[in-house]
Amino acid sequence: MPVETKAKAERIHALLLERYGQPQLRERLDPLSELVLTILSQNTADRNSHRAYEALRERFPTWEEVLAAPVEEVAEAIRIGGLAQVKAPRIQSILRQLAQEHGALSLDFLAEMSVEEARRFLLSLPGVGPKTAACVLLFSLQKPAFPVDTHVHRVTRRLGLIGPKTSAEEAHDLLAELVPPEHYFAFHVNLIRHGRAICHAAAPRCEICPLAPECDHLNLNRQASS
DNA sequence: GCCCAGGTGGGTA
DNA sequence: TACCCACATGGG
Repeated sequence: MPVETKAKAERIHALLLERYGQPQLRERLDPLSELVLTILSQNTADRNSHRAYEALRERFPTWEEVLAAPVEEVAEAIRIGGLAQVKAPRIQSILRQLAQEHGALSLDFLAEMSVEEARRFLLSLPGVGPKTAACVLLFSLQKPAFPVDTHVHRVTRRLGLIGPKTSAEEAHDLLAELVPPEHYFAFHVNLIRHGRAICHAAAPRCEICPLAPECDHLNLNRQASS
């Protein structure tokens, strides 16, 4: 990764902090809860994924109950989040695998693993791809992983931090190299904020994009103050 | 009614 | 490997 790209990433990170501030850490979930919440958030608006998660926990207060329930009932509980026929069996498969292979409905053992080992394990679970694995690693286990959702992917492409043809999957490792791990959380959250607020999908291009300096919202091209 | 929110996995060339 | 598509719902 070129040094100048790293410098640019740090500069964008600082500008995002100026504009959006330091994001607050929400209440940390245990890794299994974080995993289920993240699965429910796949291809789903935040509001509906949280509603689905709350509905699931209310109807089945323990993971044992989720596992024991007929899959149709689990799907019904999370229906509001959409894609319930896909997500319900995946969630139950994960719980079944944990029960059979680890003897407990918990992912707490991931805390003892290296980030690479934990990531590999998460990716082996049905319905868990690079984004979902990275969310569990970063938000719950506080391990260095950089989740790339559709906003992060779009904004970092428009900013030129990754190539125009770089896939979201590839972007996970590339972006993780660009900023130090202690900045992952704030950089990730602020890129999403920016993606929603300004550099949204409907916009033909990002309004802060340095490729469009005539509408440079973050003043990315201004002289460095130092 | 239409568009937007928004990842994973399976199939095909 | 690289693409294409199914999967479903809610809000503006």
